[in-house]
Amino acid sequence: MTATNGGPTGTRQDTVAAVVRQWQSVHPDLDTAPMEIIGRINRCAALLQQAEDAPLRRAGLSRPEFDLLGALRRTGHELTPSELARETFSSGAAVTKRLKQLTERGLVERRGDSRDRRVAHVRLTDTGRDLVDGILPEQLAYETTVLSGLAPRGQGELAALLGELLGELEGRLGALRG
Amino acid sequence: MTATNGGPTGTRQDTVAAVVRQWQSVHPDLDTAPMEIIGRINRCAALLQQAEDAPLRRAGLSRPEFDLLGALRRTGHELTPSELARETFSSGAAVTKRLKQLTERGLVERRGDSRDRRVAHVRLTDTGRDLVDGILPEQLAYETTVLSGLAPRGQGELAALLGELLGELEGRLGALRG
DNA sequence: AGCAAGTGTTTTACTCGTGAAGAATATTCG
DNA sequence: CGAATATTCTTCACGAGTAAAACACTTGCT
Repeated sequence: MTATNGGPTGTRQDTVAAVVRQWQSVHPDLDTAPMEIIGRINRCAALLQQAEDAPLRRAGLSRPEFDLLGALRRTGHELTPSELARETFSSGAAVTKRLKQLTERGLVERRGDSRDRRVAHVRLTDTGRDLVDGILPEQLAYETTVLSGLAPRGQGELAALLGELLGELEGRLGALRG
Repeated sequence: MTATNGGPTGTRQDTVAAVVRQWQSVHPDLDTAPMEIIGRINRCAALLQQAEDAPLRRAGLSRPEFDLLGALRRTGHELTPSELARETFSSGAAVTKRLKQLTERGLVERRGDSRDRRVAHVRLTDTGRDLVDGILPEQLAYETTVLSGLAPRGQGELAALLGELLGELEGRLGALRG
């Protein structure tokens, strides 16, 4: 087929490029540039999630569970369920369910607020903290391996560009609901 | 420190940067660089999905449904359910469910293979094709708007870097199952 | 031919997330 | 004060995805 890869620096073909090519041959008039970013971000996210979750699963945690524990670990103090929801970008209901599981497994503890009896305060148990601290280095090492196909220079540029895009998206997205 | 941004165009802060900063103050010894890429890709994917789906939802389609219809449109010919699964990166079971819905809505049709009665061939109806062709330009225009916070130059670089990463991931990920 | 193994698709049983309603408690203000 | 309103968290009903079993058919082997 069109496989002109195998170049010296080995620019492999990615599936999104093929999809975009197909669209262009069907609708040559359309500007398909956004697909090359958005399609790739989605596809990378899906693949990374699969890859990335491997070390987590060995510890019996899903990524959302790890994110919740991580939020408690990195802030260093107790958080209420609603703060956890904001911090992990998930719904309150999801946090409630995760907390139930994590509490049963002895990784987090809750206590009620003394002044306002609606709110709960959640903190890591010692076991929970040790689990996070044990997993995180493995996780980061694994992620480093996964990204190692990209030269360090490229990694820096990619992180910067994604940061710029994300900053814009987070700043603007509430406004754009069309 | 590294945080000497404040670039000429006014680099906004993104939430991932804040998270990484928290981790570094708790574990100064860890190399948190991978988070700046992987965390941002995940977060961008989540935000883009929310934003991006708006025009689709107006047409009563979810993104996976649109991807399925799009696969049929862009390849230009009938596909079997398993080809659709490969093409849209989802499980066979998910494709079966989506096909059921899309068939009921009159957007796709199926016919059995004459030689091998296990296989089905799925194609767009005229309505389905018109729907895709009607939505796609809107969708792309919307995506262009969403990305417009990034300068065209940056968009090109980002697409290229993501393409490079994705190529590596797709090439290598089957092998890395740790 | 006839049966074992393989392949394409659907069904089943389950998990997980979500939005909306509900329950408990705080706050505001006439 | 106390009724209306707001807030925090939980529960419920549901939709959507998955892996594995089931099903339907084909192919290959003897």
